[in-house]
Amino acid sequence: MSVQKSIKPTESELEILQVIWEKGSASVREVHEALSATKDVGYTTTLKLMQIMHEKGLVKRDNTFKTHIYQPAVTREKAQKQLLGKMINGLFGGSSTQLVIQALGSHKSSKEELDQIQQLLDDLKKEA
Amino acid sequence: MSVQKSIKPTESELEILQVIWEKGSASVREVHEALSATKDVGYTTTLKLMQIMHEKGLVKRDNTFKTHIYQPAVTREKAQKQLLGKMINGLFGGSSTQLVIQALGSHKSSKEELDQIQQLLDDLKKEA
DNA sequence: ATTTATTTACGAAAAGAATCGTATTTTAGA
DNA sequence: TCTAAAATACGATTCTTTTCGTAAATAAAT
Repeated sequence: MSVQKSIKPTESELEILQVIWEKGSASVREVHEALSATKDVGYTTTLKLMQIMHEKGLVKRDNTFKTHIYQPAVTREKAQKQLLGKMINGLFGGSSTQLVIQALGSHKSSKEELDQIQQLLDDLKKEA
Repeated sequence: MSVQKSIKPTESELEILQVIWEKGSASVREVHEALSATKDVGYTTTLKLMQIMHEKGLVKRDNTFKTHIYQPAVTREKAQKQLLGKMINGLFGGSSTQLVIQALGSHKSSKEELDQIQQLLDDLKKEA
């Protein structure tokens, strides 16, 4: 197994990845449209960012057509895992449990969500 | 209740806070010593960073003596909460449950930890 | 008291991110 | 074909973060 190249999207890049993950694939315009909903940003800014992301290998690009279509080159799960690990080490003294507790405590979850977690917890207990 | 001023330590600032939280309080030299263990950085760089952090109000400072002593002005918990929230929104589509699941799944916890989480989960269920 | 070591202050450069204007390319429609 | 609209390319600017050199202040040691 090769050593995992560590990805490190910036804040803005993460916002963009967010949209692309959501849609599966997207053009600059689509991404820009989505971003515009919540923040004020110019079209070319989004474009430039996405070009940079392409250079960095964060996204793939199909330029068969006039309008380029972008796809994630990194899975959401991988990004989550990576950043989560970093956060656990950097802020929670290496304890994922601490993180879980903090996360659960500082945000009320619905019954459904609690059940879902309970389910997972049961599974983990069985394994142990 | 006043509106919470959102703290936003940078990556480097977080490393420093880390050390100060750990020790409770620390001089620039102590912090620098700690950082040097894992990365290559100049003393004045650490100093400058800590001065900036002081300006920003991230740390408090006792300059009664020649060697200034720094203390956190923000609790670790608060920083955790804040960054966690950001991560939940930025990477987990706003679902803390998703984050919990990912965190639990990608790292095996001890029985004690699982029990601890179960405890918390029971409490949350009662409230609901 | 003088020298030496330690520390802080400060400015400025280097590096990294984000922003946008303008020019060029491409395509679709008139 | 010509024109207009939509898209990309790219340089330049601004803003933030990180880095460090140099000078001044302070304290300790000789």
